[in-house]
Amino acid sequence: MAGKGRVRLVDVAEHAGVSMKTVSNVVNGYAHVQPATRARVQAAIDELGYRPNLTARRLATGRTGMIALAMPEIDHPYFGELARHVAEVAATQGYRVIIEQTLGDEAAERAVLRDREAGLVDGVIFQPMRIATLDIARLHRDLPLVLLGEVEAPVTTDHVMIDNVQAAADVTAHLLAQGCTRIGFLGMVEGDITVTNSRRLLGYQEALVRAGLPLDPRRVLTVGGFTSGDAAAAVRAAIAEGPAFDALVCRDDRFAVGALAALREAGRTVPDDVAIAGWDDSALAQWTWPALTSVAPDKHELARVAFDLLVERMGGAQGVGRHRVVRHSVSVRASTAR
Amino acid sequence: MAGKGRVRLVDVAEHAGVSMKTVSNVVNGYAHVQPATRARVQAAIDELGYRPNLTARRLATGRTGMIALAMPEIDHPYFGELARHVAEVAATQGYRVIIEQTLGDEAAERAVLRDREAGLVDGVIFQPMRIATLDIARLHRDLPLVLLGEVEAPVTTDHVMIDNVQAAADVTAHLLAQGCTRIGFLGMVEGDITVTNSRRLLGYQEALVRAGLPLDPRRVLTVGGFTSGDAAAAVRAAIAEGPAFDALVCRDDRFAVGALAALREAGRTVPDDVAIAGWDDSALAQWTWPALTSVAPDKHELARVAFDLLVERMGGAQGVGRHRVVRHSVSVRASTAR
DNA sequence: ATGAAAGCGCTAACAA
DNA sequence: TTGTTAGCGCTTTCAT
Repeated sequence: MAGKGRVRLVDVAEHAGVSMKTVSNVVNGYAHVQPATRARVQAAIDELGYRPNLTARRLATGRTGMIALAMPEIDHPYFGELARHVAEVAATQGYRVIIEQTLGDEAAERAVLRDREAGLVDGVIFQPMRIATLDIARLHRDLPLVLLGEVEAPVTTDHVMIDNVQAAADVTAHLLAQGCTRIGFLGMVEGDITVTNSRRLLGYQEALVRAGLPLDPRRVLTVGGFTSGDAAAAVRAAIAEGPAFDALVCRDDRFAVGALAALREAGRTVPDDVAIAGWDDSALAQWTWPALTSVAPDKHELARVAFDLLVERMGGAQGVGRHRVVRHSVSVRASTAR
Repeated sequence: MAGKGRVRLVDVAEHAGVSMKTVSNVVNGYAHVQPATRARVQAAIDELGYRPNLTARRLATGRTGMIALAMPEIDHPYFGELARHVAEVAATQGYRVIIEQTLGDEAAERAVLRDREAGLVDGVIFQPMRIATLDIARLHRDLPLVLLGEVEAPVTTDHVMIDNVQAAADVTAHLLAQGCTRIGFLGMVEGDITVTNSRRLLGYQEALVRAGLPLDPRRVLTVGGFTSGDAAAAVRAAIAEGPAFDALVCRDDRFAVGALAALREAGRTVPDDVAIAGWDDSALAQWTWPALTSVAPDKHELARVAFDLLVERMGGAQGVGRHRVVRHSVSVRASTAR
């Protein structure tokens, strides 16, 4: 029962008959240590089972070697995959990732930017949902920060996104190419203050206009929440009372999955009666029935670029905010194949 | 450009004209402080924008207020949901959770138990996949640890699980009640050394025997990996060459989803030709077509019990390992409704 | 109720 | 190449 962290650097030093500095040199792989000394120290380390106390090291160096990844939900397919990529990218440079779940709670989002990260992490990658960008500028002080997702970022803050307008236009154009003419948008979310939705809606509208098609506002469905069930309810309501549509551009794959279920219930066939396109290209997209066409952000690239920007900030870079756009594609599957 | 953590306790003390101790008392909500003093200190804190340095606090107190949750994959639906529950439960007691992804890598799993956690977290909740239980006993030293999942835990280590034998028997019995008689098991995974699979297989077999049905080893499918695609391939192969089956008990929902796709491809109807039951009752289960019957571990309870055990260990409890079994149920949906 | 000072375990100048 | 020592910012006895 040695007790966690019981063996200290000084214990090893005594045991090996050298100074703390020498032990520290060995532990940190400093080159200029006599082989004999190194061996003796290493033996003492092994014998005593020494592990450096990371907290103490942090206090001394001012570095934690950790970054925080803050996002709305850890169990959302997209965010889960993104987290995996960020963790992998960060690991290549020796960083660990703390995942912080905000659950779309504004207080939690503020906390991300304030005291909670004080000295805990060296930087933060943050996908906000509720917090306004001006608040971000005001709150984030000097904590290195990179924003994810399409926010109206203040100029002092880096951020990484895909071109949501273009991507929405791309997927809508794909639907048009399949012969769809009454394309709906699912959907605007009540209470969602991010510009993500409006950007996607804009791209969808641009593609329609470009094709010479009318914009029917009744084909833009409003959804009461962020779950598949909320989306299904919206589609059910639209079927009951709304105008006919022969395709739906969905805000994300979870909405698309809800749409598939609602259409099936109503006896509509996908893609023949209604083509369905999702967004995120999450792992589940290829296993729905029919398999889901989906906008595919390059998640790995998103993670890599965000981390690289953050590393620069953590290294002290002080310039204005950089805005990086990462490429996307449309993964075409059966749900839109006519 | 105040610099992160630039304002220190001593700065606040000076500004307010009191000692560090008094500021510390205010920051930590110590009761015996004169209201006037408290107000003055609080004003200084607000004015200077002071945030306590958590690393320094940790070094002084020896507590980090964080626990690690180590599991194979963060983007697996089950683990994502579990992580969410653990984070929620931990937050109620002021703990934060670091999520550690092992990707089923043995070295990563060893690291979880060793130096990586030195001083980083107060305890670890760990779902191992590759590491043998004896190694766990040898490596974990004095780090408070709770194991998740059905491992042959050494007596010194706490662990929490559901009764996999019983759950497999339950879902198999449900299938029998639906009139299925040629029930298969999908599947044994090559290279999986955990006992999870064998426990589930055992429950499946027990239920068949209890019903007086023969055990046909050819109905136990072997899968080459952990993805839906691997499962789909196994089902395809079984359809091509294996014996007929009218139901499949699947190792998890991802396997079940792969089975649905493979059966559809082959022109088999679910549930009429083949009933499908998954495992984990993840969010996607209700959105597949047909909706998936699935074994439902009580994930919240799993998280709660694991965290409670861990809290006791972090408080210094030294007894032998406790083994806790959490309740499960079977969420019945269309994929088994005949 | 508040202050003074000794650590917590490590790193990093600065010396030797 | 190795040793000495002064911090890192906080908590926490022990005084007052």
